[in-house]
Amino acid sequence: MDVKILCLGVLSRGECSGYEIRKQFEDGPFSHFQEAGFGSIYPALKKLTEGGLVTCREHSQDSRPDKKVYAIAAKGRQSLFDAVNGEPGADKLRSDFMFMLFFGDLIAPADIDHLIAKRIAIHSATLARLESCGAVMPPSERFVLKFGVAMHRAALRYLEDHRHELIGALLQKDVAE
Amino acid sequence: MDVKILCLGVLSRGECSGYEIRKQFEDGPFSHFQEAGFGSIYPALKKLTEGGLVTCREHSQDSRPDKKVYAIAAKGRQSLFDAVNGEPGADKLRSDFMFMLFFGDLIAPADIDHLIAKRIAIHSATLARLESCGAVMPPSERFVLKFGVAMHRAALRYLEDHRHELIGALLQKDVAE
DNA sequence: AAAATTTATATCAAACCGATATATATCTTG
DNA sequence: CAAGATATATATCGGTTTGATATAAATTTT
Repeated sequence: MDVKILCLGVLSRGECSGYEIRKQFEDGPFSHFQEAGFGSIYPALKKLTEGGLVTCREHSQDSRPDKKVYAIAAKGRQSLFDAVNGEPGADKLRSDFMFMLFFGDLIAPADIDHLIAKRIAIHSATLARLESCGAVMPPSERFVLKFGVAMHRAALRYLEDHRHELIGALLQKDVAE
Repeated sequence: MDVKILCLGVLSRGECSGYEIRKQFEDGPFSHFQEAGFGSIYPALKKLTEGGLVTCREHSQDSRPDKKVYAIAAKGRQSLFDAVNGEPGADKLRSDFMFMLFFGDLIAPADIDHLIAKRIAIHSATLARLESCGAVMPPSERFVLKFGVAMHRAALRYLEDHRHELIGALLQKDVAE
């Protein structure tokens, strides 16, 4: 599931520019389970255009770089279909937060507490954003959205429930030394 | 938090070879929140050795490639300390599974059901593995481990609770058309 | 009026991923 | 017991991705 397929997915829901595609990975409906930046989106769109999977119209705007609007083509629809009907690769998670906490013995307890507080704020904000999507949507999309909500809620609950337990244990250890 | 830092983290807990480092990302205590393969570990160890952050002893084994055992050096310990006391980057998640489900309209309901069933099996297996770590460990490590357990349990529960709801909605839609 | 943010595309070095190559030991199964 | 599969062990390489940087103007905020 490379960035080319991700772009086809976005474009299957309506034509847009590279900039707008990136926004959908930052804020939009894909933001909680996929990532993609300019550095991978623009090359992907170039290759998709060359391969005839998408078409590109240039809206020449006066006094601004031309806006290139991409639309999915039949060949692109087929590629997307094949991809979503294939075998999914394993989820890939890389969490700096968990890595840092794992080595919590190297961090001052007050800093750990601060780290967790910030992480709680991040999950709360994401949760608020996901829950504010009141729009009517197909069952599949709603399922994925609510999956995201459930995961962020679980993270939030765990952090809130175990935060003081961890800090307490770390402080006690410091006293013992 | 690049692969060099990840390797330092593993080596801070005891010296080992590149192969053994990779195993720790596959099965071991890092597997549920970080990834790294040979293609990034070996170059990282090379750079770490060149920079004096780790040292390397070659155990020449007869009739097998020499086993290179790496150990963290003082300079490496300092780098790890700096990294875990810095600002954490945002979690990076890429989920083929959720991407495919998002486009569930392109998949036969029976296949979606199968997809979810397999995903439930994966979460169950991961959960069993994480929960079987009965060893005594520092509070920080236990916190991270239990965080992983909580997340996989939440995923499992969501999938089990909403699976039939989704399939039902998709089948009803097919009938309507 | 100045500063910051948003719209918009593009490139580039460095890092990373996945596949492949090589070689032997050990474990499993017919 | 022999064949096949899996585990041990390192390494490379092409292609992809990341993160930073460059450019430029309109719009919004201070």
